Amino acid sequence: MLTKKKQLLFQKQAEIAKAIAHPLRIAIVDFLKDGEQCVCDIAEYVGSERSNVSRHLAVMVKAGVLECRKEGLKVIYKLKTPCILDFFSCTAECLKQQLKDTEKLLSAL
Amino acid sequence: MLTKKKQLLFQKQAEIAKAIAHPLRIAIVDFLKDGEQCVCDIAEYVGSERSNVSRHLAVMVKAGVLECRKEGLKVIYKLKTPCILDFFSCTAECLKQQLKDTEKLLSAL
DNA sequence: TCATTATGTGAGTACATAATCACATAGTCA
DNA sequence: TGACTATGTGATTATGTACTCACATAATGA
Repeated sequence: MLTKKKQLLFQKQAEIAKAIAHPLRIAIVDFLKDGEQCVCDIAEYVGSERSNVSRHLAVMVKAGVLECRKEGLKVIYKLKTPCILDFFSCTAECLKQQLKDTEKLLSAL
Repeated sequence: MLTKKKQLLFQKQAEIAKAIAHPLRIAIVDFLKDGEQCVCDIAEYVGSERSNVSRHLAVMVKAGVLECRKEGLKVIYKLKTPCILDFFSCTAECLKQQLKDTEKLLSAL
């Protein structure tokens, strides 16, 4: 049976997972892997309204995935825990596996 | 600007992230890290209704995180892409980092 | 001070998700 | 066959999330 301690840990982990579980937020993380960026450049890159992007960024900051600092008028965001990028290689493996499964199915025709 | 190809990739990646972005589903993945299990044992471990657990399992199978096979009356689930466990060490790092930040704040009092 | 620019936020709407209950399905064994 | 067990699914309800628009805030520089 699940301990209270573990339940709390899983809760926290789920929050971090939720923070990146959105196409736009994945795009943002991918954009930031090469260095920090301001909101306006992020918004232009992902092709969405600034207010919307701002909200997504706030979610990721709250979860501890990103951090930000002010620089004049701009607010600059960057990855706080770059290990989050490792997740991408895992998803790549998942997708490759799915492709293999589909190939197997097709070859059985 | 985001290419169509990348948008599709990010969509797929977000689906995988979503599939584990829930405390109960994290608990299930954690439970399965030591080996395959049937629905009834999973349900008992996480302490939720079987029908609910069944639905969560279906979501993770659809995303390619888990796979299952029938064995008599039981359906046995296991991790399909164990690299998903790497995500856990990253969340641990995120949480440690958050702890450090809080300590810093407190020491400034 | 005023206009401008970058960012964040409140409110409303639309949509997605989770949990529950009752029921359906499928396999097992007497 | 009929009772039993494990699992999955339809319908419903409650809750959470994403997006948009209008507006608020904050920093800059003429």
